[in-house]
Amino acid sequence: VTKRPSKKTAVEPPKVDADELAFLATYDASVYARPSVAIDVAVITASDGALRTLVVKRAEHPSKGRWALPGGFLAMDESLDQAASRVLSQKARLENIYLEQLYTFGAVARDPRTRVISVGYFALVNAARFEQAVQSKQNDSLVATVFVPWEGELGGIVELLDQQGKKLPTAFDHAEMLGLAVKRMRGKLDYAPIGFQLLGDTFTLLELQKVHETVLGRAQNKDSFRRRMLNSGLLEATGKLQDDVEHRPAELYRFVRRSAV
Amino acid sequence: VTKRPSKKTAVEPPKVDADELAFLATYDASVYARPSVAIDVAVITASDGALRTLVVKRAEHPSKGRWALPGGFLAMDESLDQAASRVLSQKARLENIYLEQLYTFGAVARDPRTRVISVGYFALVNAARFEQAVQSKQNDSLVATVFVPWEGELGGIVELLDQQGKKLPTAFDHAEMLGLAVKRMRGKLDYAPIGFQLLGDTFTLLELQKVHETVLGRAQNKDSFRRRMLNSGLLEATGKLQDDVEHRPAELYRFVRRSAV
DNA sequence: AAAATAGTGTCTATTAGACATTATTGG
DNA sequence: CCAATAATGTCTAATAGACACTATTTT
Repeated sequence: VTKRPSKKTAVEPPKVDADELAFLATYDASVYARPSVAIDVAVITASDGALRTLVVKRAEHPSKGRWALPGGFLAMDESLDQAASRVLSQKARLENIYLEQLYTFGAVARDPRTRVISVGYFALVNAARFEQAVQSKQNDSLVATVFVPWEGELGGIVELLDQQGKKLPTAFDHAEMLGLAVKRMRGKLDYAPIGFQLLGDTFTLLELQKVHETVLGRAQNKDSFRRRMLNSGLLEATGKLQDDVEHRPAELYRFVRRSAV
Repeated sequence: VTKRPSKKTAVEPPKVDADELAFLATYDASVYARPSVAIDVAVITASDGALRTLVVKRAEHPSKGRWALPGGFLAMDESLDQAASRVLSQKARLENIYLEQLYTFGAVARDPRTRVISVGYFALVNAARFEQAVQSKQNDSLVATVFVPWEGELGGIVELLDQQGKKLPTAFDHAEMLGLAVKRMRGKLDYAPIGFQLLGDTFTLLELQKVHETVLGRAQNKDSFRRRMLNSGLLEATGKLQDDVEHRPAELYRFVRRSAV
């Protein structure tokens, strides 16, 4: 490998000064004009073989009438994580559920009113708690089905469907945000304990498999799925069995935090 | 994390109104008090078996005298990605290199002057271009070796060392930011074509292996590494050989974008 | 008994790691 | 020839997928 850096170029311009000036110019500008910082949270659950999320109908422009993720503006006395928790609590009536920062969206014209940077989060909750929280939802919000039109971790936008399977128009870049959340979930599912976040305290191996299949968007081999999960060290048998099924009841398992990787 | 807005009484208040009020309060606050949005870029290269990065000595408080990642404030007319490119260009004299958004840091007191949200990026560049860019660096900046005190994808902060191996004090949360960059790189290395970003246009399989070992922090099996890389479809043999080595020259390969996953 | 799912055992294909062997260059 | 690394071939261990079979519950 030949690497011969041509050390002595002819004339070096005074780079330090140029840099300083550029920096100061930018710094001053930022002092007088700061963007708004918003937080948007994709609350995701899995039920009946589909991912679902809570969306709110926008009452005002921009994106008036379109469906947006629950969100809000960052207050000066709260961290980003705290703001996401607050949004989750205020807009979705959910507390203490899995919450992870996703990506920060900052296209110049993503909100035509003013410059808005949005820090996207996603939250995972099991179907029962999601249903319960959504019971008291306002009539401007809706549970939408997340349709993922791409396979694997290809990525891209998703579509939101109402209960009749009709496509819902999405606000801002929130279809992209949700797509990124799905992509992230698919990527982490095999090595991080996030599938459990979509289930209750105890669950059967088949229920866990269904959740994985819903997130991944494809069927899983039953035998090797069982083996992988049981060998992962993340599951603990409770010794209890299902009691409300009309066939042989399966054993219930519990998620246990593993000590180390 | 429990933040009940305790608006009115213990009896369930009208939820819509409470929500609206809370939202409007937050919105109004944000109109009058907005955080500054900064961009910090970890420029990373691999050479001599170690990861290296460019850091700048802070001339002013806060973190005066400590070493910070190149950064700047977001301007109103540029996207986050554009701002990161600009910082890369202005502070590191690098253009058109791999750049990826990492994470957004928003602890309330991370900058004692004022509320600052920082969107962290990392950039990857091969050793030759890094060296060349760093030739013209200002005397308040430095190439530091990144020491990763944890294994695998455990994560955590890293340490920055000068050429004598002495630990450098780091500014703000930048040691955490760099740690996250390393963790991200380790996680993506096996399935995303990012190792190539640390190499020149052509490279031998051994050079590629060294880069992977440097990023991962552990040795790779030579045989299976070759097989994996050659089967990945990401490499194309150039037919050319090394010409400045004192042993059998290895074939040079080139990175090719794969059509689909 | 029939239906339905739970759970186990085994075979095979694939892949990674280990190791040996041959090939090719410069000194 | 020797030293050094490139490149290939083969054996083994681990793992995922496929399939068959047995087990247990309700109707």
